Amino acid sequence: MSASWIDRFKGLSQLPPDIRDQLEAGSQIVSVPAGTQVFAPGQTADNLLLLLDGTIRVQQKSDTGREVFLYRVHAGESCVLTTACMLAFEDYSADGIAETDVRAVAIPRATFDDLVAKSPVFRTFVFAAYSRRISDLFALIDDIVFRRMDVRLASRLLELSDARNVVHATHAVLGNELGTAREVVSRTLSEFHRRGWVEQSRGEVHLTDRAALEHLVRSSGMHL
Amino acid sequence: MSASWIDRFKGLSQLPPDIRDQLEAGSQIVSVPAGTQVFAPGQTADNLLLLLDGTIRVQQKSDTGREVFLYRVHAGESCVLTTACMLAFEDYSADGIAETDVRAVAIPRATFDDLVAKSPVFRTFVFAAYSRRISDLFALIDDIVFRRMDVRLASRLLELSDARNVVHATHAVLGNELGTAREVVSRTLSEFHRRGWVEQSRGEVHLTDRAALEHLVRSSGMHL
DNA sequence: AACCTTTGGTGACAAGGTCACCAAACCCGG
DNA sequence: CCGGGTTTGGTGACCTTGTCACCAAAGGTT
Repeated sequence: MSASWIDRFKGLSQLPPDIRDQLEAGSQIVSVPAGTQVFAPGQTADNLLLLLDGTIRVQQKSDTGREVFLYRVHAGESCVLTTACMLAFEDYSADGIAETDVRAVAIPRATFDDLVAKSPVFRTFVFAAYSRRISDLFALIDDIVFRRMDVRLASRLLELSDARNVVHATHAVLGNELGTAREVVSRTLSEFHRRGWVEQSRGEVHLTDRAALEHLVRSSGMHL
Repeated sequence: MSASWIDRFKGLSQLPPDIRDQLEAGSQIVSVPAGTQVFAPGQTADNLLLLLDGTIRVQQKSDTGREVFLYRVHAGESCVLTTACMLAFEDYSADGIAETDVRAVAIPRATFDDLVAKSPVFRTFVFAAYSRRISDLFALIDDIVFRRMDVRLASRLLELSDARNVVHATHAVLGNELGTAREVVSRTLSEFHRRGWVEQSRGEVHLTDRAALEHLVRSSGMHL
């Protein structure tokens, strides 16, 4: 534990010593179990979270009751979009749920505001994080509007697969991630199976031909 | 011209005198004709624009060559999302085009950065603007994923109609705004016409029954 | 008037979302 | 190990939307 958590965040490692101290003193490491709602609409965000371990899933509840997956925050990233609402005292319209057990640094509003004022490096860190998230949102919109479901599913499967090329997710979960219906996922996966690209079993998908999936993704405009 | 432009922006009117002076001195009023590309991907944003008159349309060019409409910046609002890239020195992936002749205040990066550091009021202004834009993006995603085209079209027609209940836009333009095909707009408008809600003529749509359109929008989840 | 461009209309089809319903796999208490 | 409930996945019918190919009408230009 000799190395500070600060060095886990690329943009922060250049902070001058006094700011580092203030950041460490003015923040606190928190742990939350999987499934916890980290922030929710109608609830003012009081902390900026910097993820040390685990992932947080950010989604929006639709007026119609359903949910859209927006993005996922990984270790080393931050829930920076909530800060807009921290400082503007507005409600955040999306909710965040810990997908796994999560360890994170919580920076309270006062500390955050103070650091943004004092430190150009911190400011750049914050705005860079914004920039990345917003680009992600743009890419998401692009995806939804223009890319075919099979391509998006293939892409997501590749992204979610573990070292053994297995994706642990039900069809319903995958549908939810892509903002589509479970039936569509089932049908598309059947098609992938027919082509010999995947094997299926309850609650998981085994990718038997990553190359083919990658080719499908690549063959129609690229996105990670 | 006795009143400063600053008072046209709600969040800025409370700025303390010294900051006001700095803001006025460190920025500049610019005019650009309709059709100008105000910012583009691959081009670093050097100024934050605060719109005094006119509108700017922000869209993203897809990998596949097509365009998605993202949002529109009106007088009294700012192109704040570009600032993320200003400070982070990253490229912005969307492009902005002046839809009308535009007058705007251009705040250069240095001034912007300085003001964010010095003034809590300015900081709040910036983050509030962020918050609003991001909420809009979330709402857009929600719309695209869950709402029917007829509802979205009705909603957009109401939004774009002038004092005489006329929308000046071709089907192609409307399709582009909604991220759908011209044909779909044509078909849907025919249906609206059949129901007696609109009259059509080349390049414009006359809303003859706003109430009916509003009812359609209201009847399936609301969004302005 | 002859021609071109822009705009809008249409039919056929493919992709995707919705609904209703069923079947297989799994889970758990007894 | 059995039996019932729950979760997960599969399927067909149907509707909406996106795509393609093409045409027709309106406007503008020379």
